[in-house]
This record gives sequence, C-alpha cells and structure tokens, in this order.
Amino acid sequence: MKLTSSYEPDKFESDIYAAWESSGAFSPTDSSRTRERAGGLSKSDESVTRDEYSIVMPPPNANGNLHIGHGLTIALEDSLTRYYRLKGNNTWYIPGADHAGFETWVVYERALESIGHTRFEYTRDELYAKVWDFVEEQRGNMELQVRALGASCSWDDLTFTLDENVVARVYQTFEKMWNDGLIYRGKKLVNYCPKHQTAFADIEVEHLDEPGHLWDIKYLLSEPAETGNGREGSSSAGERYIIVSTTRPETLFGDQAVAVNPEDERYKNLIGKHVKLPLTDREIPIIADEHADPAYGTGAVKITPAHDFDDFEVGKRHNLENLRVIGDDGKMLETAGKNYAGLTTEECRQKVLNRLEEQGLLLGSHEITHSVAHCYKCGTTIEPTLKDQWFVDVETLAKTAIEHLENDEIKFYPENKKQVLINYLKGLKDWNISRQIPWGIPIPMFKKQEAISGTGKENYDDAPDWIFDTRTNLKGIELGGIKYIRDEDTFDTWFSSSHWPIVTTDWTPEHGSPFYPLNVMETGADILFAWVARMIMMGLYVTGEVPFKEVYLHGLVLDSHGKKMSKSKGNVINPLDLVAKYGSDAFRLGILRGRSAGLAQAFSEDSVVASRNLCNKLWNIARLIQSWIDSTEDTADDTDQPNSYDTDSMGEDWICRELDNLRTQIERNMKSYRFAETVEALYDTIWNKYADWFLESQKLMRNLPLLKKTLESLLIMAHPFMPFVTETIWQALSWTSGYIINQKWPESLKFDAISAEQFERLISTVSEARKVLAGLKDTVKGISVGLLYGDDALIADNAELVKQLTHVDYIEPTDGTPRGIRLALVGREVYLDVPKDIVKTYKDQLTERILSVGRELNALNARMMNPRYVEKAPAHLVEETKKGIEEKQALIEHLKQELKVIE
RNA sequence: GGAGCCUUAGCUCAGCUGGCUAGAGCGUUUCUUUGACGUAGAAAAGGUCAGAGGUUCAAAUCCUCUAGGCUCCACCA
Repeated sequence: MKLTSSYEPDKFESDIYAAWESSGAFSPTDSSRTRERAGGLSKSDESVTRDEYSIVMPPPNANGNLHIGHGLTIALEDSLTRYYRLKGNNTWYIPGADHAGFETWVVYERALESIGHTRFEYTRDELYAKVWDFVEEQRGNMELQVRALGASCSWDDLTFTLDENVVARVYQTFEKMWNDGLIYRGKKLVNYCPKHQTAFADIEVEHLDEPGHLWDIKYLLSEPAETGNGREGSSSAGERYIIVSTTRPETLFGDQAVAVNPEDERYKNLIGKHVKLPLTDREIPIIADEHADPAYGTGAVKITPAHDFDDFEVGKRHNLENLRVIGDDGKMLETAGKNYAGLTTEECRQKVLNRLEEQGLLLGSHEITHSVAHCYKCGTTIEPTLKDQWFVDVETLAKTAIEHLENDEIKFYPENKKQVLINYLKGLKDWNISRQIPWGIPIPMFKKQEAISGTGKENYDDAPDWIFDTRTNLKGIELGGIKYIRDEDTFDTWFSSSHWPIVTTDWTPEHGSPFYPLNVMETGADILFAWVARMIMMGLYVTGEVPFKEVYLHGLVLDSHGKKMSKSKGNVINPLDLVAKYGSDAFRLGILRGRSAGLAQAFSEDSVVASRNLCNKLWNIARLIQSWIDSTEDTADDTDQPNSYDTDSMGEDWICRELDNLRTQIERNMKSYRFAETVEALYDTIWNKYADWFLESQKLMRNLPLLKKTLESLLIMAHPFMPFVTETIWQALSWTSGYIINQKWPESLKFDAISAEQFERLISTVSEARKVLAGLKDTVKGISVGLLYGDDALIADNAELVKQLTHVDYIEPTDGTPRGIRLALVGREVYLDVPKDIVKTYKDQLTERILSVGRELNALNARMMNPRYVEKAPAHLVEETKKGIEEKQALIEHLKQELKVIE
C-alpha cells in the first residue's frame, strides 16, 4: 500500500473496524456463549493456561446517543481491553444496551405528548409495547457510535437490560429475597413526582437550596392551661395559643399533632393539651418529641405524617393517623375540605394564607433558604406521598457489603472512594424498588383478588395476600381456585442493573463463570452510590462473591474552561464530531491525556489536535522506514531470519533501552490505571526519542532489521491507545502479517547499557552545540561553521553523526591550538569553529552560563556543607552530590578560561 | 450539618512510596521552505508549587491551621 504524506483517519477507520469484527478478534476464546456458538467445544489446551480478563461496558441507553462521558468510558475501557489482549489474556469486553426505564419513559412520554396524546389513554401493557417499538426504531445509532470509537467489544454477546436471561435472573433474585424476607410491601412515605406520577428512590431526588418562607401560625388551645408561667402566647382577648412555624401551610389539613421538644421549658406545661386546627373543626394534641428543635422557629412544629418524612417518623412513634390531603396528581383531596379540594398545592397555599390572615391567625413570615427536593428529570417539586410500594430491606445487604469492602476485596481508583462508599452504606435506608411507569421489568407479584375487591380494607402488609409468580405477561392468574391480579408496577432500573456483572458473564449458581468476578468495573464516579454500591450488594447476595476486583471511577468531563457541560449553556462537546474531524485515535488519546481517576477535569479540542498530530507523526515514522526498506529490499539478501536483529551503534542500543523503559512504564502505569502517564510516556518516546534522535541518527547508517523490530514494538505498545492508526500502518507495512490487535506484547529488547549511556552523552554534545549556534543567531549566517574536537574517542568515532545532527559544515580534530567557542560540556573538549569576531558576540551568553552553573554549584555545596546531610542521607545521594560538585567545578573552570580568551 | 476533592507556567493539567536544575500539551518569541512529517524541525522566554506554621539532613509531596473554588450526602419544620 502506498502511504500518503499525512494520515487521513476517515479513509481507514470503518474498514479496519469491520475487519477486526469479522475476524473474531473481539471475542474471547472460550466464553460460555462462544462455547455454545461453537457447538459446545471444550476448552483448548491453550486457553486453559490463559488468564481471563473481563470488563463490562456500562450499558448506554439503547435509544440514545453517546455523549462525552461515554467517549471517556470507552477510551478507558477499550485501552484496558486491548492492552490485556496483547498481554495474552483471554479478554472479554462485554457491550450492553440499557432500557433505561425512567429516562426512556420521559423521552417517550414527551414524544407522546407532542402528538397530542397522554399516557392515560392506554393500558400499561399497550404502553409497554409502544415504548418497545420506539426503542427498537432508535436502536443501532448507539451501537454505531460505540464502533466509531473503536471499542473492541464482543458484539455477539451484547446484553440488553430487558433480555430474557436478565429478567429471569432478576426474578430469581427477587424470589430469593422474597423468601428470605428481604422484600416487603410497605405503605410508606416515598419521593413522588406528581408530573411523572411515579415514586423514586432517595438517590434519584435532587435537593436544591431555594428561597422560601417560614410562616408563623397561631394554633388556639382548646382548653385553658393550668399554670400561667409557660411561654405560650395569649392575646388581649384572653385566648391562649401556641405558634407553629411551617414552610408548607397547605398541608395543615393533614396535621395530626403539634410537637414540642420534651426539654423545652417554654412548652412543658402544654404537653398533652389540645389545640384547634385552624380552618377545620378538628382538635389535635400537643406532643413531646425530640424532632422539635427548640432553637428553630418558635420551637413548636406541626406534624403532618402523610406529607413529610420527619413527621411520618414522628407519627409512627406516637401512633398518629396518616391523613393524605394531597393526591397523586399533586392536587388537594376532599380530605382538605370542600373549599380546597381540587386546588393545586400552590393555589391552596395562597388560599390558606389568606384565610389565616383574615382570621388573625397568621402572625408573620420570615424569608429563609431551605433545601427543596426536585424530580431529577423534570424539576418538579417532589411531593412526599404515602404509597404502597415494594421495599428491599437493605440492612444485611449493606452490612455484608461493608464487611467485604473493609476486608479490601475490592480495590478502588481513586482510593478514597472506598471510604466514601462505606459511609454511604452505613447510612443506607430501605430501598424503594417500585416504579409506577410502564417501561421496565414488571414486578412479579400477584395479589389475591378478594383482597382487592373485597371490603375495601386492604391489608397490604399481610404477606399471604401476595404471591410470587414469574408469569408477568398475564394480567391475572389462578392458583388453587383463587384469582390473583398482577401488581402493575415495574422495577427501579437499578434493581436489574445491579445484576449486570452476574448476567453479562453468564454466571450460574451451579457453575459460576470463569469471567466472574470481573477484573474491573469502570464507570462514572457520579454513579458510585446508585450503581456500584448496588452491584456490590447484589453480587454478594446472589453469588457470595464481590462482583469485581477493582473499580476505576472516572470523573466528570468539563468544558475547556472547567465548566460543566450542559445543553442550556451550549458548551456540550459531541465526541462523534471530534472523531469525524480528527479520527477516533486522536479523540481517545486527547481525552485520556492528563486525566486522573475520580476528578472532574476540563477537556478541549486542543488536546485532540495535539493527539492527531501524534498519529500523523507515527504515520510518517512508518512511512520513512518503509521507504528505506523499499529502496534496499530488492538488492538485499532476505534469507536472514526475519526476527533477528543486532545493535551496531550507540543510538541503536539507546533506542532499545528507551523502548524497554517505555514497556515497563506502560506496564506499571496500566496496573495502577495511570492513563495520563501512559499516554505521556508514549508521546515522549514516539516523538522526542524515536523520531527526533533515533531516526535522525539512522539517516546516516540504517539497520533495517532493527528498524523493523523497533517499529513493531512501538506500534504494538501504542495500539491500545491509538488502535486505528497502528492497525492501518501494520496493514500497510510490507513485512508484517496478521492483525496488530492479535499480536503479542513485546518482550524486552537486548542492548548494551554502556553504549546506550554513551549515546546520551552524544545527545548532550549535539544539544549544546545547537544551543550555542541558535544563540549566535544571524551572525553566523552565510559563513561556514564547523566543530573541532580534542582527544575524544566518542566524538571521533561518531564525527559524521554529530556533524549531521548539529547541521554544521565540517567536523575535524583540533590542531592542538584551541580555536572558536568551547562548548560547556563536562569532560569533553569540543569547539565551535567560528571567526574571532563572532566569538566575541558569545560573551554575554557565556557570562550568563557561568552564573547559572555557579548557582547550581552553590546549591550542591550548601547541601554538602550540612554535616547532617552527609551523615543521614542515603550514601548514593551523597555520592551523586559529590560528583556533581566536581563536574560543575570543572565546567565553571573552563568556562571562565574561555571568557578570559574572549577578553 | 457531615464528607470528599482541588489550588503547580498565560490556559488545561502531570509530578506514584519526600531526594538530580519542578515537567507535558496548547499558547508566545526567534530561526529553518535539506527529498518522513509545516499536523514539521531547531532553540528560547515563562513558576516565591494559594498563604502561614510544623516534622525532616531534605517538603510541590507528610501533618496542622487559614483563604479561595468544586462536588456529594443529609429530614432542617
């Protein structure tokens, strides 16, 4: 293949991806599913000795598009996958698609509303079918985008969160939990969105600080107090009252008590008395409860158990009735009284305040800032609502998880997230898993029909009324002559997602799975609680083992100014746009560059551009080497062993050493998930070492076998991070075969360490010469400049190379009398041969140089002057310092002499 | 109220268990149109490592406090 002068990713990427995919490179050699596909073949001898490496893709929404977070996730996961594949692991990167229950439902409901329909026109089952079609239409987009990002995942094993095996596993777990008594039906106060008409788990609620009002309302005592020394108020008319503070006057119709703190002296004598509930005929008691904070408001608080989480707890402690006054639609119920029923909470609040004002019961209001719960999707204020819901008792699940975490069975990157997770689990409350949306896995519970249509006295907590059955395709079933009706609710998506490592690896109770636990769970730090925590609890509950050995959490990707990306701000970066513009590799390298675990970090197109340039550099490296091969191959005797190489020069030993360093650096960094440093090391080696020094030095004398060998090594090591360009090159090179994706990770290269070190000295000689030359600027323009060297075998042996690299016109030994500018090199006598008048212009540069070396020398001397340093610091450091002082002294000495010569 | 994170060059960030002259990319300046690459090559400027204490022979790194910023959790009526 003829290589063009610059790399054009769009010409190659899709073909390369298709070739990988059809070659079967993405599939593990022996997953249970590949076994199945291959007709139940047993493990080959080779695969037995290989280590499994498994990683799952956090399933993107089946009907969505990928965003920048997915771009990062795939860059991270695919780099790991490809790296371990090259290392020889039996690697399985499992892709997925999420039905994303609520998320998708919101999108669908919006679409439905935009064509003038509402969910209420259809049955649950009809809606489920409709959303299924909706998702089916959209599917494929996401998968194409994952391919464009180069994910080497095993597509045959793609798991959709509504696949049969997923549902079956979820039902088995649910049944086990039901039998173990971990599932219960509870009438509890839940977070409820009146717009979407569904309940949420605590974690799905967004708390925002908002300005609000705290109103003081007079509740009149319905009987006279016995003593007059209380701090309760009394009006001129002689009536006695207590003042409660509330932010939600409209809920007063549901009040069941007024609570005061038992320690609060002001109200002690009122405990047990009753007050008349304003705007109603009811009387409610004054009770003592710790919940009332004497320092807040008036210290007296109204208790509305059906509409406030704290009050609900207070109500339970005091056996208060839960009276609902707000309905599922967010409007006031009949229980609020004829005048208020049907009003929205906002309207009702205003009306209540007006009435209280008229009756002289409203004593004032304070402006406050308080935290208000919102639906994380539509922003509607969450209405704590009394609902019958399915709950998971998380106590033992959380406790078990904490034990395994404290036992260090899962390693976290970043480390501190482990403790954060443990803290969360310690305070975890029971998990509401019912959702009142049609799009999701139906909860497999059926209720006795007579319990529903009977007396109206429903006993939801009575387990025998409910039975577990997996026939959720049916509305009702009959068992032993009794009819049961299915609960219409669906599971919280996290309930099924928490099974992800179990279902994707085909784990079974009988055989487990060689791929379970996963080697690593890579996902966003923002879903540590929602997902990671639940996978750990569920994994332990179902399998007895933690679901993954390591967790890598990536942070939020921010825009180039460090601001959160959002549609409203218009600063959203679409990863696929960048892929189209610069190529997949450039995007992946660009987003990995400088990124560390867990941190929210900025990202900009600049780093993608820089990465695109690196791809182009690598491309041209290959192009140069191929052109050398092409120009000599036909004359060369190619019967040598293809893989044998020798190092014939210092530069060759040096590059072997550097490539070997790169290999160990990548290995070390990948082990600890240091992607930023891996990318940095690659960039440095490819560009600053391989291209700038090694290839430059090879222009003089080419070692073709070594060039081939080192280029192969470099390409393989770069492949996990820049898969497309490395494969494209691999395919274009004349001597390589197969796919690079299937190659073996390089072994260490052999080299002579002393010779490699010598090349380093050559580099500093050349650099010094270049520096002085650049400093002389145009004074040397047009004149012939050369290098003269003293009795120096290193320079003598490599004279041509030094001449070439410094771009001087000649190089020769000195004739004994120093001439020109002596370079500031330790133990090396090299002169830049320029006319005397030009030497003079070097004076300033030289003076500055003497001063700077002097400063360095002083710093070293100061260190050695400290007797405690010599005494306590490691010997090799002291030795180094001594050597440094000697070298710098010698250097300064000859620079000073040089200065004298100039003057 | 609790917890976690961040503060290093103009910008975005590395700097792992404390130890050479604190690094990279982008940007800036100067030079180079030599046949791999101008998406390039060569060179340069630019940092009191937020501030103050402490531990240590030695601190960007460990500890304490202060200031500023970000995020998460939590029932503040």
